[in-house]
Amino acid sequence: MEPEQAEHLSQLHSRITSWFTRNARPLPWREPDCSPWGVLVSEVMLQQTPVVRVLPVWQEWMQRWPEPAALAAEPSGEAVRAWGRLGYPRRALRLHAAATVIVTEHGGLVPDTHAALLALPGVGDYTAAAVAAFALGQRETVVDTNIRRVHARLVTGNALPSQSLTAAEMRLAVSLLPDDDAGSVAWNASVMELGALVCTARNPRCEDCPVLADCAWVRAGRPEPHYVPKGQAWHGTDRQVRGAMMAVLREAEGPVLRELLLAGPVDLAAGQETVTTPLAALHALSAPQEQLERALNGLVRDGLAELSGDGLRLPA
DNA sequence: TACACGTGGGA
DNA sequence: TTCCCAAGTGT
Repeated sequence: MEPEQAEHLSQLHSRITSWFTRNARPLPWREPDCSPWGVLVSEVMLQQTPVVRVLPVWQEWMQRWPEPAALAAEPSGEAVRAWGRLGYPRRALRLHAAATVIVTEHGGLVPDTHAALLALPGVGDYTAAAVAAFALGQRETVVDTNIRRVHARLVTGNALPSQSLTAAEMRLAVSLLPDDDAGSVAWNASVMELGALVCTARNPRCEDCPVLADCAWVRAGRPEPHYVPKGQAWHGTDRQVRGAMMAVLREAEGPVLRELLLAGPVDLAAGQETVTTPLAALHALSAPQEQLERALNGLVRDGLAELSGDGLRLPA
């Protein structure tokens, strides 16, 4: 690298990490006394899920299951129930499975290498890197949606990163990473936070950006994205039905009769149900019988629920 | 590679 | 009101 480039990179590092020290949110999993297990749980919960929704659930989990062994000792259904409404409940199942692997194969301690972390259920490339960096202080190339967006704007000059992670993006992230462990950890956390608080997907707060003067996207006149992000369908999907069924199972004490879950819309005029209960909400979807059965079978197939007699319940 | 997979709050 | 999207993973 040319001396000039090295100097420029060093300035980006100090500007962004300095901004972080002044503006970072005080999150409990960033505290020095937070265990690797606490960091792992936070990272899985934060997958596709905003910080504000994770906070209370994470606190509950740490209180109830301060170590992997405590979680592994319980039925997976308890993890799913305690997951609440965070969404993507299979993450709870995988976290429970990860705790089991940690106990059986790692002596109850969260593994301390990227490769071993990556082998855990529910831990992909991002989460393995994040835990190695943030919990273990290791030099890792952490690439999440925030970091990708900051890189896309600051360096590449695009409004948004490509739709899928490219080799070029990875090379760029590697080239920007500070050489030392501590510096790289601070950089990863800082760029991620910058993306979350300032360099946001919609309405970025460029006035508050510590590297506004260096931003290739701003310099280019803030051009529009190269593509139109395609939104996820929701209304009428299997996911909507599965979600409604899971809500019923979470609040139920015991098994819920299949006929109740598979029933068509009830006669609301009869006054037996209001849309305030999960079961009423499920019925209110008026999903076709075929879709209800497909959703139920999917939950069982995925291990989120199990048949018990003539009913369905969270895994015991 | 593309798609399935939950949820709720802000614009 | 509708749409967007938030610290991705597994198949």
